[in-house]
Amino acid sequence: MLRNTSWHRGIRPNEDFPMPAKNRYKQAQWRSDSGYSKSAETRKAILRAAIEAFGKTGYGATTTRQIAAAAGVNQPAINYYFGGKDGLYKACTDEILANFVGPLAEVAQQALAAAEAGLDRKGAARQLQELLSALADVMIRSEQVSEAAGFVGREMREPGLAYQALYQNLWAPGIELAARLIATVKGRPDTDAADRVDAIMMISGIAAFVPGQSVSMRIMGWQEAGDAGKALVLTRLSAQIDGWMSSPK
Amino acid sequence: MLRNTSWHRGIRPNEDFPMPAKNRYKQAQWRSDSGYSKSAETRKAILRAAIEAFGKTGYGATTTRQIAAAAGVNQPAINYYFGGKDGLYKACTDEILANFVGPLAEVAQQALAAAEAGLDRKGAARQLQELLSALADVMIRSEQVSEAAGFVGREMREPGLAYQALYQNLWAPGIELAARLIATVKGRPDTDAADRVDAIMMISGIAAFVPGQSVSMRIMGWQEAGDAGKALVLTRLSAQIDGWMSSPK
DNA sequence: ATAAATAATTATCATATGATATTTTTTTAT
DNA sequence: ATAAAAAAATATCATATGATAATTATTTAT
Repeated sequence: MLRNTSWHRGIRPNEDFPMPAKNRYKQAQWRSDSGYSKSAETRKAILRAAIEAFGKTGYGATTTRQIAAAAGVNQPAINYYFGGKDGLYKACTDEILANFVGPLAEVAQQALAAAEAGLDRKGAARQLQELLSALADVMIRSEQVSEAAGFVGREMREPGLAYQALYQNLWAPGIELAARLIATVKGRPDTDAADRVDAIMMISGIAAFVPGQSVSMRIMGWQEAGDAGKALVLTRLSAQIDGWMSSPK
Repeated sequence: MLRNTSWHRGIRPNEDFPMPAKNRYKQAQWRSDSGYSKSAETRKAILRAAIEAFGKTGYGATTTRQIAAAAGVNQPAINYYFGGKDGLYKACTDEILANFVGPLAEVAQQALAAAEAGLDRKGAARQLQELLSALADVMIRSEQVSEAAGFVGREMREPGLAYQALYQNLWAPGIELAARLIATVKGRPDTDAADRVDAIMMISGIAAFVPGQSVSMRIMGWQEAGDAGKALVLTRLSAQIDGWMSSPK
């Protein structure tokens, strides 16, 4: 399918700035109170709506009309801003990597640096708890990011257009780091299969409590995960870490 | 939308009997070597293909044509046998409840009976390991059932037509039973929120290793979960159980 | 203030999808 | 062997979907 590239002009307005909510995601029409050119807001509104929708129902079952309606724009806007459904999905990936990795990168870097400098078991346990806490914070508490977590989790379960990028930049490094810390906590120099299984199970365990996962909420009798949920989940993980600490090996 | 109910005639041929594979799911055309009337085989073939497809891509993103092709039948066969896409989805639920609950029901009943008869901590630990082992067996090892696990997991994450039935008959009782055993292992008479969180995390942990979840396979460097994978996952869970045993409380 | 550029909207298209009607083939009953 | 019933296949329909073209509104630059 050939394309006259000319209409691709509007594809990348400038990004990154606050975006108040209105039509769920978009302000009233043609009002740019903020002084910014309108397009950037619209772009963000579409992105947020898309991340939520794709995360909930997946690429195939989500229609561009649904996203447009949720974002408060018309359906062709998606083509105008992102070149199509595919382009929008990839743009969601970039957005998530920017906003998701951000809060985690700091603590991950710190843990990694500490690990390379040589950690004792106790120190590794503390770093691991830091990491899991940051993860739970981002996945369970922050509403906006927990929607992103839904997107990421889905893509990891059923690989699609975003799989490669998310796996390489988020999932694999995250598991690797956790596994490495776990190995150190257990008193071994480098990671084995058991550590990786532990890492996967811990992170999957947190993922089971992102607010979108309504089953867990229902089982627990919670309306939303919130602080209490996060604390409880982390306590369980801490207990597991303590268990590794106390065993000799 | 009105329906002339007459064409519903063929909706429920007799069920339950072995089904050899061919066109992935269906035998060569018009051959009923087995002596059974052909329709039951076709029905099963469609069901198996549907469970796999729905489990992988979900209700909305799975087309009846895809299912028909995988089953080796033509597209209208789905309407003929199940009255439509909805009916097929519900039929998948019934099929799963029959074939999934089956292998688990026995060990679950046993655990439940033991729990009510009064278990000591050690006994509860053994029962819990039994239960988790059976679960891992069914979810990780058995190919056919692990496809069903994909279906169930998806439905729990994004409730649809099958949610109610699967939640009530599978998920909730499973978590409740596990939580109860966990409480006993910890030395308490009845379950609290922490036990339920532990139960959810354990079962989610197993679910992370069903063969469909290719990320985990990739991280572990496995081609398929198989026996080794199941054993490793169970070892990790056992370690956790041992941790609870050794703590006083 | 006006023209050019950008953003948003409406109208429409080709294709895919679930469903249905119709026809053909196979099986079963007599 | 033949007729009736059941199963399978083909053809087709109405609707939904992603995409595009054409039009209108708004903003920006002069």
